[in-house]
Amino acid sequence: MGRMPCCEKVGLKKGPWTPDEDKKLLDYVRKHGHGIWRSVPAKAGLERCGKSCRLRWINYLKPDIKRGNFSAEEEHTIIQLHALLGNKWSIIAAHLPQRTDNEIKNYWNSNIKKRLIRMGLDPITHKTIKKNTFETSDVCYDNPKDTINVCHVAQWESARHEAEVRGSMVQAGSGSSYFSGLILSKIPTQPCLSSHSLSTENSTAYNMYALVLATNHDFRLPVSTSSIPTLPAVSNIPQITNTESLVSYKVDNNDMGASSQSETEIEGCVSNLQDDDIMVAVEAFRRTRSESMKELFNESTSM
DNA sequence: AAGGTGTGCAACCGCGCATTC
DNA sequence: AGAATGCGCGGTTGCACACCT
Repeated sequence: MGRMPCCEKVGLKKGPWTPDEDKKLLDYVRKHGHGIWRSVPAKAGLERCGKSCRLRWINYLKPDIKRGNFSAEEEHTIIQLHALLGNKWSIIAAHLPQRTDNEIKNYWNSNIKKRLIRMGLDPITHKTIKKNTFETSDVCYDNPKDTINVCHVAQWESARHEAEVRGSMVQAGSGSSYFSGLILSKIPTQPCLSSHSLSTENSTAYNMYALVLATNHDFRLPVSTSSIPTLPAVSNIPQITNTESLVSYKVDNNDMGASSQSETEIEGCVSNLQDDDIMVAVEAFRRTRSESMKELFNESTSM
């Protein structure tokens, strides 16, 4: 049995919306809210599909939508997030206040994508394109240095998946994505080789744990302070030490933001982190989370 | 001036997921 | 449990306009 159509399409208008239609939809939603979109057209006196009404509202009529040219900062954010998440336009849009996924997608396809190609970068992988073959140049095992790079690319992919999951969580959550945006905005578009010592990595990983906890909007999800390794504070990077109190504060107050003092502390810490620090931290976070999952899995199978 | 081509973007379509019954 | 339903997402289409020949 096939899927039922979203609405009775016979006699319904398609194509560009007229100012009159916009007014009808706007007036109706302002007065009654959209409710079930399927029923909106009849109630608002529109000969449109409910889906079409929803799209029109989300992309154009919603009062808090910013239209017009993208700023350099917005463009930079889009490129960074696309490198991390791929074509997850809705998640990217969640990090750009007042911009819609459709608008970002269009801007990417008509503008940024072409510019990346002109610059010799693959718009999908964000890697350089081989001049003669147009193949991406990420696999070359002859040189040990290249092997390290390949390994780093794989780590980057893992980190990207982690970010994607986090992005979904942010989207599913009900609150602000401010801190997540702050972290994501610090993650470079390309993996880079790091010369950090293990001690620095440990410390930065700890910071990342704290930041992830601080940005985790739903503490029922499997990220807990118990999974934070005990690590020595041996870095010039300041360490967030009051994660527990931060978490309890947020839970107790059922609030998306921590105390203003904690906010300042986190924001300052994130701002001070360098790209290499973030890379190392994301990888350390991924590795330890993976180990935690293995432990959990072993526990559950041995029961 | 007219036809062809390229570009930007609003809107549509189909699918997957979540929820409801 | 599974069918029906609604919503949201990403890919694609098609139109209007600008630019080129």
